[in-house]
Amino acid sequence: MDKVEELSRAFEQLAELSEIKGEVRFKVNAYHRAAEVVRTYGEEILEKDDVDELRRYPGIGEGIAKKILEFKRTGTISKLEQLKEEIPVELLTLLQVPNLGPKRAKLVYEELGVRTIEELQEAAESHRLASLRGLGPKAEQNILEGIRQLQQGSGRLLLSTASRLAEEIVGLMRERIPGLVISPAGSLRRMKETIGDIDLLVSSEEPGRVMEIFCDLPLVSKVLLHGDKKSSVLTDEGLHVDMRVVRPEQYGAALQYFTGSQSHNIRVREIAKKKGLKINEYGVFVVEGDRRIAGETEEEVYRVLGMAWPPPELRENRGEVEAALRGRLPRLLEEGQVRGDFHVHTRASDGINTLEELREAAEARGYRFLAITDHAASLKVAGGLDRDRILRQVEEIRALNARGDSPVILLAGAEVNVGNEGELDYDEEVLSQLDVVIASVHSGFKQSREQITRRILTALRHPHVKIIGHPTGRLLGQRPPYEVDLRAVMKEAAELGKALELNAFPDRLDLNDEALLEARELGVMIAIGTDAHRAEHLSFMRFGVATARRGWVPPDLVVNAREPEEVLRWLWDGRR
DNA sequence: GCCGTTTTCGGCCCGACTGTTTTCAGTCG
Repeated sequence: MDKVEELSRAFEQLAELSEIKGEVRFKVNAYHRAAEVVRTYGEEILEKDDVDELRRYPGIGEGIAKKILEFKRTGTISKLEQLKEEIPVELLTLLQVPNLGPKRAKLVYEELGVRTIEELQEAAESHRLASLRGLGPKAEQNILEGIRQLQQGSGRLLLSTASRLAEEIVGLMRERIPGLVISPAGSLRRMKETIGDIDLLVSSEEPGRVMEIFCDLPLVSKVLLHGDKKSSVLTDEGLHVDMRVVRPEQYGAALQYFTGSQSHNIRVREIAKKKGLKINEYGVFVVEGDRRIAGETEEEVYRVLGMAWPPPELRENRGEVEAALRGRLPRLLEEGQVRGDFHVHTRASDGINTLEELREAAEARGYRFLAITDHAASLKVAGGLDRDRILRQVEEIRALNARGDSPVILLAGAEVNVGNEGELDYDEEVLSQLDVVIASVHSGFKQSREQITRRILTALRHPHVKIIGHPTGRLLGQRPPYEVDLRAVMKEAAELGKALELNAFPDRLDLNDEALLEARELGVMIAIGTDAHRAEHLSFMRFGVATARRGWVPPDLVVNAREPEEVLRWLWDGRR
């Protein structure tokens, strides 16, 4: 775990332990906020050396600034260590159980000595929970249900999976209620890389009927809540889906509220409050007299607060609130600006389509270029191309382009492996014929931070390499990122005018949004590649674009938004 | 613990749903 992650987790633990201890809510919130600020501005914050500089960040005051400096100095925070002595840290795992929060965690620990989820389950099964003050048989059952959900709950869904499921439910609802106004909200609308539960918002005059239909859908296996305004179900695959229904004139306010993020909403409501307004999911109201002044559209809700409309992908309380207030929201990449894809495999290595099939698919998407980047020879598992085969492929590509019958220019390329010393697996003669060389780490994931960073820097400095592929190597839910000093890689890339990949394959999304925020700050160019292994995968571009937007990346840093001539100039610059 | 063209003290987002309540606490998002 890197330092940023560690510090952010430390504040998270500080918040949770304080909450169990019974500290005032506001202090707990302040720690949560600090954890979030650290996650957002991590590296930058860790470079700061004095309290006053740190206090410029929103939500960091004297107390938290001193704790950050203490962490830098000693690797820990004494206040946290102290709390850990008072409250067993295992109790934090209890908070993961749905329907059991800090109050009940404290109660079961103090009254029954319960510290672990196993002990909690035993206590519930032997009906010792129901005897506690404020708990009864239902609460006991709900906690057991929570434990069950936690154990079988596959955790978070990939964005792509959640999108597909949401579309399926929307389809089923519209079959039953033609013309139904229904939209994804929550983290799905914000396009987070993983989704905890699917949130859907409906506009209707007949909430009762909508909820009946929703709770009766064939894929629903258990109804967790069933109200007129809010219902919550588990699907047969154990996925959690929430639905809210509001009246049409409330739709904008509800969409704003239900899209979140929670901390974005808190900030927005604070602003409303200072203006003598109140925001809830039904509208914006003047507190005096309870007069409603907005709510039909989201734009209207933000406008009456003096804010520009922040795109959902930005709503994470990472500075977008301030930017929207000043009317200085960043220009963001849009899918329509994308002229091509930098990372595609054919059947020559481990993909399934031919050059022509892929070119057709690119044409259908309105692209102007498509980089063909099969694996190089040393990646045997992926059927990597040896010297002869890659040279033949280059010829084929040149011949296809020469036919001049497509608006899409194919770029001859390869995804080459970065060896243990940063060496590449094609020789100069091959590399010098390729338009695009992506260098990726596919081995030695367990090496030290120093070694991996050195390998990547060496590859990055190679004259023929213009892009570092999936720079952290993580696979969501399967493999953590390897240890690499990303900031050093970013600085070097910015210096050399080279790009880091934003790999848009749904399991990767690498660089992620947080790294992209940093890359943008440093002015690093970004090349989005879908890592497509079949033609349909080209549509993963939407997840890449969404992730770039979440990282505030402006279109002029994204190489995909350039015309092919300009892309080629960049690719060949400094190589001959 | 943070924060301030209303305040350096006294505020701090807002509501739905559930269960155990005799008027509301806990959890969730």
